[in-house]
Amino acid sequence: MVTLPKVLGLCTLRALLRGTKIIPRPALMSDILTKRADDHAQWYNDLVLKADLAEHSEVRGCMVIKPHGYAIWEKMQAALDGMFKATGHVNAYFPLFIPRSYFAKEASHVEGFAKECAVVTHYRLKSDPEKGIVVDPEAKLEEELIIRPTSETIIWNTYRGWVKSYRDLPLLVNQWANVVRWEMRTRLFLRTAEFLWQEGHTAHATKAEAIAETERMLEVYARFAEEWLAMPVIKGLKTPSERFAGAEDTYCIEALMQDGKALQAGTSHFLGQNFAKAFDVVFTNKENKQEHVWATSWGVSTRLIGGLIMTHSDDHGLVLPPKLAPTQVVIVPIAKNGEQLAAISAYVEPILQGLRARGITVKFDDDDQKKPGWKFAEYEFKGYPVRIAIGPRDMENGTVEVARRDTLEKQVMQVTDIVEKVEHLLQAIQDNLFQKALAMRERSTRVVDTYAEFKQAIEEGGFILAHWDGTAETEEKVKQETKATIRCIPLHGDRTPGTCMVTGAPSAQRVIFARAY
RNA sequence: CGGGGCGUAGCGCAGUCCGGUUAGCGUACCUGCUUUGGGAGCAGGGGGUCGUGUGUUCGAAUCACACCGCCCCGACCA
Repeated sequence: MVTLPKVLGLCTLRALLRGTKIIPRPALMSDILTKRADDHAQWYNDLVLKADLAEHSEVRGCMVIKPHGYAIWEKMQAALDGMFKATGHVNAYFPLFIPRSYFAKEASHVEGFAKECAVVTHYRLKSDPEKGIVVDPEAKLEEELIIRPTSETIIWNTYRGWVKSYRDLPLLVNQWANVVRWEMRTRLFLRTAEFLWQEGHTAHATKAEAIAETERMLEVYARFAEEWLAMPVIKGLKTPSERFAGAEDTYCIEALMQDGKALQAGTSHFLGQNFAKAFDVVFTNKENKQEHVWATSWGVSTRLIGGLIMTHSDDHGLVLPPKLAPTQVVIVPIAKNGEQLAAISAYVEPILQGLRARGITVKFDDDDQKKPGWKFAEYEFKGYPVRIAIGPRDMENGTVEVARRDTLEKQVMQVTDIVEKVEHLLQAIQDNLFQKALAMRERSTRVVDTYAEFKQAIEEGGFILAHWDGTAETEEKVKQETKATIRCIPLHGDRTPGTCMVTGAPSAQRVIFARAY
């Protein structure tokens, strides 16, 4: 720190400094992207913006999902939708607006969502000499409309008309939709005021069948997370305080992000007969008796994109698992002139055809406006899993240069069986990403027995397996004192009883604590 | 809603403290030539209601007041 006589003042100082030549720095993405280790939140933000996944809209709390980000969502939708169809579900669409009175019908549901609802109160605007355009006070709705934060109420109000007999059951319906939750603080993909999701809503004749459905869809989510996102998850049950408003039981998949914080990646709810009773949805059973139906609901959202980013990406930018990458392979020609480019195009053509024939998405970037180095950096930053470079040297030698995004390794390969090699490489990348994420989670999962150990462990992040006495009081105390919550009561793994780390009272099994997104 | 930060060219910023050339730099963009195996070089060029409004002043990006918006931290939550 240089100290200067005060009389000089800042202006003078700056004037003196103006003579200093500022060395221009190239605007490299690797410079723009904050390092994960320096500031994980900033890294995440930079990455989402610079990789063109999304941007902040000028509407508070809302984002614009840009084509590269939306393409990932489309891949997720396609995969999930296929899995839903394979389990017998069909798609439908319900209104965005929910009459206020519907919410009043299920007490715990309204209590859970009341604080974050956007409400439509008027249906007309009129011009105003001063403000341009204003809400017409004459056009007030008799009953306000809630913008759906979730659709249970309007769906169950509708189901009343759909269900009469046990023969109408089960009803297995999903909808792809947007929902609005007026969040105080938002983060791109992880928590925005409006987000995209799917919500499945099913109706069943028996409790057992509804519980089986809840568990089946949890299984679908877990498989999707692990096989497609390459994101290992733990299946579990939420504690009563973390339960969905209106559910009897909430099942969840929990993932661990690279910074040691947990992310709830999907939920599946057993709703009991709560909504059937609130909306009077009854059916006649085989014994000609009236019964309320049993319900489930389950959903995953664009939040998964946030999870995907925080599971795999690095200081060089986005890393995408091949199965969700909008484009899996990019081919960059290295040409000095038009003739070379034409020759390379001919050399590339059979590779393109071969890859496409195997269902691999590939882009041949023959744009001569941008240099190869620029393209390398760009595709690396945007997470293309495999990049192939082909230049004059390769054409002489019958080779191509193959670079994989997950390890950043480059290798020169013979062109002869390149299609098979790339296909295997994509699978290897998919597997490697999952294994790396799994290893990270295992490194970051600890078993602790005392509250003192716990307090220390929680500072280091990760999943912590500890005994809990099952009371909301203890759960709340831990939350207040450490900011950690019970992510779930795992369904699998070690389920031996013990004693609560806080109170010493009996505990049925260890539960997973973590700080969470 | 509390605390902090920010708003100047498409993007990133300087200039604001202490009002005063034609508002500047990097990058991006356009034109030309040379280049092309990890974000090319040189030369020339275009692009601005300085977030909005009101006020102070001979004069405002700069000072005052009000408002709008975004980001970060906290309480709430997927």
